[in-house]
Amino acid sequence: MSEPTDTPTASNSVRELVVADNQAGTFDGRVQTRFPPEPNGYLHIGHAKAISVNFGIAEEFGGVCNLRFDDTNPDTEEASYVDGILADLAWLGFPIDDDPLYASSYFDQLYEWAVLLIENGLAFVDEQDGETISTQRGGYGRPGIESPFRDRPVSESLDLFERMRAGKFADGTYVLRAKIDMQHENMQMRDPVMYRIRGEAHHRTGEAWKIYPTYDWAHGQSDAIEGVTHSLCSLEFDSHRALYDWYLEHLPLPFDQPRQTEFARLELTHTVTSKRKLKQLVEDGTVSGWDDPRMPTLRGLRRRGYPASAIRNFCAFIGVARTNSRHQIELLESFIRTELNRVALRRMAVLRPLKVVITNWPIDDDGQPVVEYVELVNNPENPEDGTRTVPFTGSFYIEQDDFKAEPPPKYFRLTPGREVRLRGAYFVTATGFDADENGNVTEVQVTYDPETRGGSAPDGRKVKSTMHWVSAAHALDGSVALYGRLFTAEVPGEATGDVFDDLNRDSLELISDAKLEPALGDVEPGQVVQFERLGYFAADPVEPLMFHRTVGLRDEWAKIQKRKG
RNA sequence: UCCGGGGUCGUCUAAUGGUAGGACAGCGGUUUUUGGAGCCGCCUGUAGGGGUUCGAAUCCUCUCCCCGGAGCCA
Repeated sequence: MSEPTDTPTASNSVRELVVADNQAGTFDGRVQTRFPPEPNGYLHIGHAKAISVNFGIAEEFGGVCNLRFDDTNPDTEEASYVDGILADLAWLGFPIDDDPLYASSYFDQLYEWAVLLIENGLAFVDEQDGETISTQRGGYGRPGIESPFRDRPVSESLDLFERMRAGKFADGTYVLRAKIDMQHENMQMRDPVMYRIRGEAHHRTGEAWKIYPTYDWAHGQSDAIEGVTHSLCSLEFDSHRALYDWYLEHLPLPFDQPRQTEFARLELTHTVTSKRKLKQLVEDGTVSGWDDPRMPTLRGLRRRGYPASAIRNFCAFIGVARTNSRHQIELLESFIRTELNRVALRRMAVLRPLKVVITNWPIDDDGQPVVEYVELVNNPENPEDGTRTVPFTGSFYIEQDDFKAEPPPKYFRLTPGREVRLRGAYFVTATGFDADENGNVTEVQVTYDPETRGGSAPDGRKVKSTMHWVSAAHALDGSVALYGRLFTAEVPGEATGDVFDDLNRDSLELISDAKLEPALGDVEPGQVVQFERLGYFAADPVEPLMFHRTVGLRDEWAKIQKRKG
C-alpha cells in the first residue's frame, strides 16, 4: 500500500477553474475565497471538506480565505455556536483571523442597496402572506403569477420598507421582494424575497434590526464587499447562481463581481451530516452531546481521537468534483490508522481480563512472587519514541479471547499444551485451566521457560502467536468505551425515508473493568495510544483512566471468523 | 411535468482526441516479538444505441438512470 499521506493532492475541478481564471487574467490574478458557516450548530466532517477546499485554494494561489459567519436569521443563531465553531476551526488547524467576519456587519450596506433597488424599480414591498406568495410562485413547468402589489409606486414601497425596518409591523406581514420574472423557468428568479420581518433579537446586532436579509440577498453582496473572487458552495445552490449574479449586476460594486462555483459536498456512509438531525440526536439523548465520540462533528471526532492532520489529509485526497458521491467511511478510517500508526505510542491493555498463573514462577525471600521488569518499545514505527519498562510477575491478565480450551481451526493463540509468546516477556505453555459451572474459563495455569526472557528462545524455536498481557499485581483499573457505527445502514434512511429507523442501538459498549499497564496512568488528556493488537484509543479529556476507541486495528482473525459465520 | 446538474472498477477518484491509472474495500502470497504495520501480486469499470475520427471515457446525437430546484432556511 502506498502512503495516502504522501499521495499528491488529487486534481480538483475548482483548482482548474482558478488556474484558467488566472491565465485569462480574471480578477487580475487575485484569489479570495470564504468559508461561511451559519452559527446555528457545530461543524461536522462535511464542513471539513468545505474548509479544506476554501482555505486550500486560497493558500495555494497566495490568496486569503475569509471566515464569515452567515448570520442572517436570528431565529436559529446563537453566539455560543460562534465560539464553538471558532474552537473547532482552530483545532482543525487552518489559519483563521482573530476577528472573524459577519454578514451582519453588512446590514447597513445591504439596506442601502435594497433602497437603491426599490428606487430603480427592481424591488417592491409585498403584503401578502407566505402561503399566498408560495401559491403564486407556480411550480415546475407552471408559470407563476405576479403579486397585485408588484407595481405599487416606488414611493409607497420606500415608505413601507422604512416602516418595516422601524418595527412597525408584525413578523410575516410584509416582505421586500426583488422584481424579476414570475414566468422564469428558474423558480429562484420568481420575485424572490429579500427581506423578512423578525422580532427576535440578533446575537450581534441585538434589537437594532427588525428586518433581516435572506441568504440570497446577503451572500453575494457580502462576497462582493469583502472582495471575494471565487465563492465556492455546494451543488444545491446551483439554481441560485442566476440570482446571485442578478443581484450583483444591478448594484454598484467596489470590486469585480465575485463568481459562484458549486461542488459536491462530502457525504460518508453510515453517517448523517444534516444539522437538524444531529441536533435531534443530541436532544433525544441518543448521544451524550455534540462532542459524543460517535458524532461526525469535529468536536466528536476530536474526542474520539481522530487526528486533525488525518482529517485534513483525507479532505485533500478525496478531491473536488461535481458528482454526487458518498465516500465509504472506511477510507476516512484508513487515513486515521495511517496517521496513528505513525505517531501513537504502543501500550498494553486487556479489555476482557482472564487471569493466568505461572505455576513455576520463582518466589523471593519473603515468599512473594518475583517481580521482573521488561523493556518494550514505545513505537516500532518511530524508534525515537524509545522504550519503557513494564512489570511482569507470576500472574497476569490476558484477553478472554486469547485462550480457548478447544481451539477452532486456524486458532494460533493459547490453548492447552500450546506454547505462545507474551510480548517482550517469556514463552509460556498452558498446562491447565479452571472453569465455572457454565463452562466459562476462570483461570489458566501455565509454565514459563526462563530461557526465553525478552521473548525469544535461545534454541531458535518459534511460536505461532504473541499476546499482550498486563501484570495482575500492577494493573490499573480503567474503563473503555467501544464504538460502533451510529447508523447500521450505509445510507441512513434509504429504506424507509427516516434515518432514525437505521439507528444502531448498540453503538456504544462500555467496559468498566479493563486492566491497563502502569504507563497508561501517564497519558495526557486527549492523547491517542495504540493498545497492542486491539486498536487506537483516546484518553478522555477529563476522566482519568477512561479511553475511547478511536478505530480498531485491521484484524485478520476477526475476518476469518466473519467469513465462517 | 419544466429547468438545472450529474453518470468511469464494489466505493471514491484520475485520464481534457492517443496504453483506462490510483486509493479504499476484497482475494492470495510474503514477512513479522502486535493475526498490527510493511512488501508483492490478483480482481473488477467508461449507463445504452447511433455517428464524427486513423484513433472516443473525452466531440455530436438519441435514449435511459440518479440528484437538485416551488422557505419569509442556509
